[in-house]
Amino acid sequence: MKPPSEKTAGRRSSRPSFEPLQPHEVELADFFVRMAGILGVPRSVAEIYSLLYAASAPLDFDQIQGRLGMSKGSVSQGLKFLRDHEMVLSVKAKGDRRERWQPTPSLAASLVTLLRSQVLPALELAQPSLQRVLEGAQKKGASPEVIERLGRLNRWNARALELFPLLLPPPPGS
Amino acid sequence: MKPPSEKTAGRRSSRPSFEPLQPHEVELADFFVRMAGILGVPRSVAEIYSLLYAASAPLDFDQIQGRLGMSKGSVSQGLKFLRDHEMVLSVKAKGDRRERWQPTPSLAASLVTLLRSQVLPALELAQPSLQRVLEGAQKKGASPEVIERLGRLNRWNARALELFPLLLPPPPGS
DNA sequence: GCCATAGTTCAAAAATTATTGAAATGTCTG
DNA sequence: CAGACATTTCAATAATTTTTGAACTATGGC
Repeated sequence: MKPPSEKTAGRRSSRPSFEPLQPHEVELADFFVRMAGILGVPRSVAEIYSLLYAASAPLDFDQIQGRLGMSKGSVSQGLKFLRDHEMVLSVKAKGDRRERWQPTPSLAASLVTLLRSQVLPALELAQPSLQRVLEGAQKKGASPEVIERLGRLNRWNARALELFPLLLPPPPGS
Repeated sequence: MKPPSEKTAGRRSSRPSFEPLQPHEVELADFFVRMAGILGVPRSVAEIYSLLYAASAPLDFDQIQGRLGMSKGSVSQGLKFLRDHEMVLSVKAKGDRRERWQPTPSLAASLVTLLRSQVLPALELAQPSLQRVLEGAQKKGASPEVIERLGRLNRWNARALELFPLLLPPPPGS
């Protein structure tokens, strides 16, 4: 598999080197990085996803690391993030030790998973808290306007919490 | 400039001190800070909005600074952000020099403005870029699968760009 | 079991983003 | 229009987030 003499062409510190990114791959990465930014997803994660998205075949760990020129740690954490959000999946050819990664078929579904994981916990956490805030304000004798605002906020949150799962249903495997 | 003796009960460096936050105000701030975090809005901005949201009457600059214990710079920038996104508006009592701030009536509308400002520019920027990426991939003879993926991404972006203004129409004053 | 390979962990370093505050810039008011 | 007051600006600092890499763990093949 590997040339016995020179390992994987590995330079000094374990960072395999591969063909640098093509211009169109760079431009796609820019796109994904910007979009990811809006959702607070780190650059390295977006770059990995982008690379897989534009790849004609699944890529393994070393190929990802090599072509993006990033550290093992980042690749590992990035793939973990993408796995956790069901944005990539691995195929393993039989008799092959390493995993090879490709994007999940539906980007739409991936985004849903991502949004769910960010928004749902926040909504759930908020519910009892907002309740208490409203009570606190009432007890303190806040103005009717404030009471009205806080009540509206409560109802909104409740409705969002109830609607969200309908709009973005959880994937079967969770 | 600085109080030789003592002005608004100001401590050392020009920071007026006011009544500290009530428990329910703190809890509401936590909520807004968390939600803002999802959209990448800084804590200080969320705190200001939260304070105004729970306030029975509009607050002026010094009250905001004092009750939140933050710097003048942060209050100024925070209010600018909120103003720019039409999340607060100022009322000025006649014969009064300072502005007094309150949240815009509709939180929903505020969120729309915020989302627009984040997402629309990204979508617009992406359009020509994605076009080029697709062409680049075609020229490079990428696999049919990749071409299909990139084509889908293009159509998505175009559709989003076209739908977004319908879903979240720009406010009259812009 | 043992070695080699594949991937993970996590503390430290680097990069990014937010906040501060002192100086600058208005702008009302007398 | 002068001077006080309200707000903005922005370079410096602080806080936070991301990335790195070396040590560690896990797994498969012999």
